[in-house]
Amino acid sequence: MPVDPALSSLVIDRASPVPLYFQLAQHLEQAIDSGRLAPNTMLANEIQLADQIGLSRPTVRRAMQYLVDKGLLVRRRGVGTRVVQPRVRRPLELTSLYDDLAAGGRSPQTRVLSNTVEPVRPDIAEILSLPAGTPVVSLVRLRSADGRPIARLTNHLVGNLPGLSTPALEQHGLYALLRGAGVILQAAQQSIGARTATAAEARLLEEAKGAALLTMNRLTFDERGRAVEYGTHIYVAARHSFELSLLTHRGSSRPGRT
Amino acid sequence: MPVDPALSSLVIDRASPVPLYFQLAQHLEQAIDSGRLAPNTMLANEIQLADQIGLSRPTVRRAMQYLVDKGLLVRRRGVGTRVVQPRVRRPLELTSLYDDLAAGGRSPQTRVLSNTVEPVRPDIAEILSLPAGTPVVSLVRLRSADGRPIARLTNHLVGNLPGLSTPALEQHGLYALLRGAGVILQAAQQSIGARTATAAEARLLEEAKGAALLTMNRLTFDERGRAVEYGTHIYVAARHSFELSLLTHRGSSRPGRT
DNA sequence: TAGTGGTCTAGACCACCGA
DNA sequence: CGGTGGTCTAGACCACTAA
Repeated sequence: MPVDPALSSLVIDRASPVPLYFQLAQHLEQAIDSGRLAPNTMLANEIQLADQIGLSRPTVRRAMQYLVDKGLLVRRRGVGTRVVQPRVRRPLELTSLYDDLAAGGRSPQTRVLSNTVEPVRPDIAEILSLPAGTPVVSLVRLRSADGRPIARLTNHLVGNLPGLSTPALEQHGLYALLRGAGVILQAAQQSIGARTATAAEARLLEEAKGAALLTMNRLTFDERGRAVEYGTHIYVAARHSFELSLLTHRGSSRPGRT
Repeated sequence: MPVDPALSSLVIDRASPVPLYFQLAQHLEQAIDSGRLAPNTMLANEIQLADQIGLSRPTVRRAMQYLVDKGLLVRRRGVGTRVVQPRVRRPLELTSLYDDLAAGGRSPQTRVLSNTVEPVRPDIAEILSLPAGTPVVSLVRLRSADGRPIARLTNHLVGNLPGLSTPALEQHGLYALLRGAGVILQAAQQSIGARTATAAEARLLEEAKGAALLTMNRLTFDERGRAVEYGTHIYVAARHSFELSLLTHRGSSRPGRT
């Protein structure tokens, strides 16, 4: 029974506000990312692990379940827990294009083309479940990376949101600003499609007329289930795609098909 | 503190192989779906609930956490648990075009254009982590709905899979056949992009040359984390889009500011 | 058969929220 | 302040897997 070397440096800080299971999970995740825990490695069983670390079994289980949900571990009853084959890590739940680009080291830039407060358009009012005529913030931004346009982002935002100044929007992603304003994003519905570029869109995005565009519409909800934001975005298909990692839901839901 | 009427009919069967927390979760989910638990309803607190039902608090918590993950409940410390606003229910983890179309009443049809077993192509071998020359099943299917082509589906499958006869493939979705063959799909990685149609693709899909296509590549894994299938698909953008429901990952509720 | 993860219990203390 | 959910513990029994 090898003592996992990846755990040798683990110290749980019981005084920290960070939950113990989360400290363990982060430590394991880092060990996997760094390669100290190689793919296909078998972990020690829960009892031993709990004993080594000085945590109870339920706490260790919670950390492992978190990593299973995240797709880093695979567990089989009667067998054990193994590190999963490494794949491109793309959690991608509620992401922002800005953050994705920044994380990829691609130095994103934003130009605000329009930033107004106006009575909501009827079609948007219906989508956001707002009374007709409610004022909303309407934004149009051009997102570039490495000096080339990638996307035109159009957003409609509910409520009186401070901090959405044009300079701020050119420095940060919209979702980061919303979080800074105390808005908690909880869920979203997206629709991804495609079409060809009009002449005006092609000009803006420095593409040829008729070039392929990815379209993405996203309706975002806060923690109380209220619609917060609706966006209709177009992306230059030659320079952007959407990456998704999907897990079969734990519990009942059937594995998928195609 | 009203006793939730939705729980009046709840009987937990301790002899059942179905976990107790899951029995409770399903009961609550059904109550929410049927409207007996209306949106915004406040549930009794965990202790009372556990007491009423005759379960321990951790078990009740597990059922509730399951429904929170599923987006049906929202919990706030110091406040309580509420039923979330109803949204379009679209779990959509590992979805199947065939099932989506069938569920929409659109009578999907499949024509198998090619169904062969051959040594794997080098590029596919790398993606599937297979030794060079391993035989794989290669499929090309044309999926139509309402008499019009929607997508060309190209798949490469690992292993000796019985039941993938051309007639079977024209009657059922691929994932349904895999499940029938005992394959357990556990996770997938997808990439969604767009491009314009070549002349041959346009002819096959009954579109104009240069029409917008959605592209989707999907790598699917079984419950042991082994790559099982790789698909490269193209969809007529005018007739298909991808719908996604996203939830903020539970783990992101970690302490500390963003 | 021995060992694994899956489930369940009955406590406990704490951080946060609203009145 | 009282009440809520968030976390944690130390046991227990069971179902499944592999040898």
